[in-house]
Parts: sequence; C-alpha cells; structure tokens
Amino acid sequence: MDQLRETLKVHQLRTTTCREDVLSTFINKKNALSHGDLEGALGENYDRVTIYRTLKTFLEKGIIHKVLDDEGLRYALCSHSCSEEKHQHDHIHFKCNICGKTNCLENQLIPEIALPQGYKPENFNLLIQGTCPSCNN
Amino acid sequence: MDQLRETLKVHQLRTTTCREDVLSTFINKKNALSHGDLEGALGENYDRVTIYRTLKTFLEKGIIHKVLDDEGLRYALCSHSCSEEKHQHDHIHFKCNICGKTNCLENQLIPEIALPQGYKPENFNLLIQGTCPSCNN
DNA sequence: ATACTAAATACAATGATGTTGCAAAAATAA
DNA sequence: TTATTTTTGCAACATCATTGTATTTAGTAT
Repeated sequence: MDQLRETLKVHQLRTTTCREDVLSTFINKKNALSHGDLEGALGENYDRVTIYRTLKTFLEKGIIHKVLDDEGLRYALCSHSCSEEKHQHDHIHFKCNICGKTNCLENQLIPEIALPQGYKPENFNLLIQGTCPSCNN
Repeated sequence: MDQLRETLKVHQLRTTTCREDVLSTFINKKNALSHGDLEGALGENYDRVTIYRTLKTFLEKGIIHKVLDDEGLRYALCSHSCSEEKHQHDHIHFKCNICGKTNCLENQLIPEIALPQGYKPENFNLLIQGTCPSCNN
C-alpha cells in the first residue's frame, strides 16, 4: 500500500516493514490496540522491543494517541492531523464490556466543563464503558 | 482509629493492621495512589503481595475505585457509599502536570453526553490534565 | 481465657511488562 | 555503489503483577 508509505513520509519517518505492518494493523483492526495486541499480531515477525519503539515513535510524531481504559494503556490512530508539535484530541473513547474493544468516537466531542477556581485544564480524556452497538442485541 | 475499623466492618472485612494502614494512607494523602505509592509508604511493614491483595479486596468491596491517568492505574477512596454490588462514580479526576498528583473532584459531575444509536453507556471516567490550584501561581 | 476455624499474610517462585546499550542490518543520500 | 544515518534484533536488566503454599492471625465458640 502506497497509503502507508505516504503517511510515514508525511511524518518524516523512514518506511520499514515493521512500521508499515504496525500502521496497517491499526488501520485494519480499527479499535485501540495495546502493545500486547500488536505483539500478538506481529510478534512472529518483529522483536518486542522494536514494536515498543515503533509505538513510541508513532506517538511522538502524532500518528497515534494514547487511550486509557481500566485494563491499561492502548493506542489508536489520530484521525485528524496531529503532529509532533501538537496532539489534539477532544473525542470520546468507548469501551465495550462485552467484546472488550475500545474505540474512538471521533464525532462525539467532550462537552465544556466548568472547573472550580484555580484549575487550569489542558487535556481531556473521557472513557465511557458500556455496551457497543455490535454487542447490544 | 475506630473510624478505620468501622469502615472495614461495614464492608465485611476483618480488621488487620495492613488494611488499617492502607486505608489511613488513602485518607491522609487525599490524592489517588498507585500500588507503588503505597509500597513506598508501607513497604517496610508489609509484603508487596499483601498490598496488592489489599487493593484488590478494597476494590471489590467498594472502598476504593480505579483512577486512570497517562502513567497508569491509581486508586482513590470512594466517597459515596459504594458496595460490592455497585460502584457509582460520575465525578471528574484531575491530574496536575506540575506536581503530578491526581485527585477526585467529587462535586464536578460529568455532564450528560449523547452517544450515537446503539451505544449503551454504563460507566464514565473523565480525566482532565492541567495545572491544579496549588501549582497555578 | 482457651481452642477452633476461616481468613489474611509472608515468602518463594514465576510470569508479564517495559527499558537500555550495542552490534548488525537496512534505508536514504551522495 | 558507497557513505551516512536510522532502525532493528538481541541480550541483559529492571519493574510490575500474579499464584501457590505454609504460617500466622482475627473472629467465634467453648
């Protein structure tokens, strides 16, 4: 896929098979992935450490962002153009308690929230847990 | 403190010095604590494993709840009476990027949020990162 | 108070997770 | 193609978390 190489190039990263595979895994799976998920998917082909470093690089370059859920840390693609300088994420994350998948709801923005005097908010991270449409039958 | 024994009793837990110490640490420190924090505070007196199991028990009994931030998992006291059957937390968590402390803003409730068709929300977890009043000068 | 029973703890062992340094390999530039 | 820089794999290490079991302790009955 030229799409992958293009994305890497935009973020000034050399194209390597590991980076292409990690990126395409994110694109295909759609939901948020932990290091362990990626190791499960690609561990035969790449060293654990390389996957860690790939995630770290993607994070710094603004290709992926952190997603927190009660099980720990996961990562998901940044849909809007994030860069090394600025990550901007005001969308909601939803974790399904049935299938266990965590997704970005790109169109659901976190509403304005009034904080007590003295608090200066900079980043927002909202996780909603419940049942997703696929499991809600 | 009789207060501690009382809390443990309400949740049908035997009073042990470890549980009393963990509980009083939560009460004194006020902010959310990780296992590592507790190990730092009480590690001389109790085995790491015991602290893990104490946290797990408190979590199950509804004495503490999980607090997520970008560094990982922490725990904070449940202010309103949670129980083994039901945890209910609709308040905001605030992490200060300067002092690194994470706190519950018990009075700041998470506003109603409209989700797309099919999503059935059950739990909300909102973390706001920024600067807290103590560090905001 | 003492003995009994169930629960909690300490310790050891193991597994999972994440990091660092360095030599070998691969990707870009010349 | 060769030179230069980046990336990868490997080994070692450090941290974090879990499990099993024998011992100890808390609560209860005697």
